Amino acid sequence: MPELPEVETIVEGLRPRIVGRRIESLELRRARRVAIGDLGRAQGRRIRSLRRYGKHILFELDRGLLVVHLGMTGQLLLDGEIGRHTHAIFGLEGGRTLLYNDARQFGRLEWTLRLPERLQRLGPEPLEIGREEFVRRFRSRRTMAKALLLDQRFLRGVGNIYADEALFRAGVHPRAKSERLPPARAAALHRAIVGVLKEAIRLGGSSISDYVASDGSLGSFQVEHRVYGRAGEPCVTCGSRLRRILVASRGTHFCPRCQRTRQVR
DNA sequence: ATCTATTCCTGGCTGC
DNA sequence: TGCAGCCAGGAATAGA
Repeated sequence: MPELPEVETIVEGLRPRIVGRRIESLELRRARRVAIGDLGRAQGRRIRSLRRYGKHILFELDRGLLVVHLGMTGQLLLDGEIGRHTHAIFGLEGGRTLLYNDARQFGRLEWTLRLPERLQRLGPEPLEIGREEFVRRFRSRRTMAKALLLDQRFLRGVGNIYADEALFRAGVHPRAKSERLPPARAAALHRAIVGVLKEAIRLGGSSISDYVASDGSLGSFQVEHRVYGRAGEPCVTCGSRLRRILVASRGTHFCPRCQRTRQVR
């Protein structure tokens, strides 16, 4: 599941290879669910720049914007092989091909004139927000810590893996009430988020499920996961049996001993 | 404002 | 080996 580090890896890999080129052709196959609106208007446009916006990828064109969200299993592959889950084929100037693959079709491709309203409403970038502002915003909400980290209007880019990993590293219980978390602990959470995201970016993201970079290569941060996907295994810090619970209807992995900051209502 | 359940979809897993 | 049944999960949405 591509989150901020995976999307960052894709964008950085793609940028030097596609910026400046024109989208000469666009072929959609079984893309009914994945393609939103008039995606065909991206055809003929030149890619001016490429950037990440939370978990979204923004292709800034000479007219309009191509917005890509990879959902759970979306892939953007440069010069990859067309397969049964290929939904869009962008033929680029110079002969390169950019494919959009998506097995579960939770991803979306959209052409818009400007940044959609719903994207403008998303929260700040986790790597840009300052610690004090993070603490203030976190403690001004009244919800569970995990739910807040997953809320893209609070922060854009953190998903299930990095939320669990950051909460573990900060010693915060996923069900801790945001408004009751002591400021020092909220600051530790901010530090943990920044640390875990940066480390994951350095390792090219986490390759579980279908994630690959734009050249098909795998990330390696999955070997650094301390709680995500490790329910039943011993905690790397204290040896306790890691647990998996549901928080905000999301599978949530944590150490019941190391993450005890849960606040009583 | 916050919370839960539901929907989309298919590969991968379990159990027989 | 095959097959039915179940499940995860990002984000939008409905309803409480």
